[in-house]
Amino acid sequence: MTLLIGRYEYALDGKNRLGIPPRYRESLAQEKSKSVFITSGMEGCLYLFLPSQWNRLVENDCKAFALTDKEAERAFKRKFFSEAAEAELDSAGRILIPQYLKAHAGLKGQALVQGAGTRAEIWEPRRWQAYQKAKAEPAYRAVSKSIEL
Amino acid sequence: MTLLIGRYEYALDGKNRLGIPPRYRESLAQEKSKSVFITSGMEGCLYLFLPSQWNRLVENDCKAFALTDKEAERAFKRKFFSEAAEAELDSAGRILIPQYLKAHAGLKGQALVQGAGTRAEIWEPRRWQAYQKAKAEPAYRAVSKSIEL
DNA sequence: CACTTTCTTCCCACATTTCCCCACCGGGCC
DNA sequence: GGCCCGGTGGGGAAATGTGGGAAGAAAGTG
Repeated sequence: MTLLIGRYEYALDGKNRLGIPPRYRESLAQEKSKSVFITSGMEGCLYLFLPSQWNRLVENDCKAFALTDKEAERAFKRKFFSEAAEAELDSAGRILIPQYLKAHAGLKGQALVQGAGTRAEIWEPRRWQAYQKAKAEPAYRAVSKSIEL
Repeated sequence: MTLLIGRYEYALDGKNRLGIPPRYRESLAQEKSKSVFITSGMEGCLYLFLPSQWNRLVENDCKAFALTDKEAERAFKRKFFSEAAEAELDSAGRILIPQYLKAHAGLKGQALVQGAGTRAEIWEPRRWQAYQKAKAEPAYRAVSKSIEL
C-alpha cells in the first residue's frame, strides 16, 4: 500500500492538461494501470486516487460514506460519484481536467499536486496557501502538542 | 532500534545536495534501505527519519492521530504528507533537499545535521545557534532540576 | 446529404532539468 | 610515502515539463 507524499507544482496548459509527478506514475505502473480517478474534494481542492485506493474506497463505500441521515448520504454520493472521472495519462504523463472540476478547484495557470497519504490532492496555489495558514498550520500545531513530533 | 546522535556540518551545494553522516548510513544499511524521509519540523528545522522510524510514525498517524474532528484530521494530514519526501542517497551518500523544505529551514550554503534520538534534524547553523541560546539551553537547565543528570 | 467548423486526441519537438557517474582534494592511518 | 575513506564539485546522458500541430471525430449548417 503506497503512500502518496511530496509537493509538486505544474502548469495547467491551455488544453487543461496537468502533469502527474513521476513518483506517482511509478506507483501507477506498479498497479499495471494507466489511469487515475479524480473528483471534487473537500475545502475546494480535487482528490486524485490511484486505482487501488479508489477501489478500496468504493468497496468500503457503504461504510465510509454511511450517514445516519440517509437523505444526506444520497446527496453526498450523488455529488461524489457524478463528479468523479477516470483520467488516462497521455504519453507525457498528463491527465485532462474536466471543466467542472477545474471550476470547483478554481484552477488557472498553475496547480499544486501534493500527497495526502491515501490519495493526492490538486490545489490552486493561492487557495492552498490560505488554507494552510488558516487550517493546516493550527491543526498541525495542535496535534504536535500531544504527540512528540 | 538505533538512536541517532552526534552533530555534523556539511555543505549544501548548488544542486541542493546534502551529505548524510556515514554513521547514519550504517543504520540505513542495516535496514537494507537506501532512502530516508524528510519533512518540515517544528521551530524551523527539518526532520529526517530512517524508514523504520517513518513507518512507525505513519502507523501512529493513521491510528493515534485519528481525530474525532475529521476536518482537523484532514488539515493535519494534508500538511504532514504534502511536506514529506522520500530522499534516496546517491553514490556519495547525499540526498536532495526539495525547494520547499530548503525554504522552510532557511538553508543556504551550510547545514547542520544532528541526531535527535528517534530522528535527525537539519538546521541552518545561525538559526540553530539562536534557538540553542534562546530555548535549548534554558530548557536543558530547567530539566536538570528535576532529573539527576 | 454534403460540407464546414469546432473540438478532441494523439503524436512529436524542444528546452530545461534531473540524475548518475566520475574526478579531485584533503586528511587520517598503516 | 602510499593508501583509503570521506566531502565536494562538475559534466554528460537521459528523463521530464511544456507547447503545438496534424489527424480524426463530433457537431452545426445550408
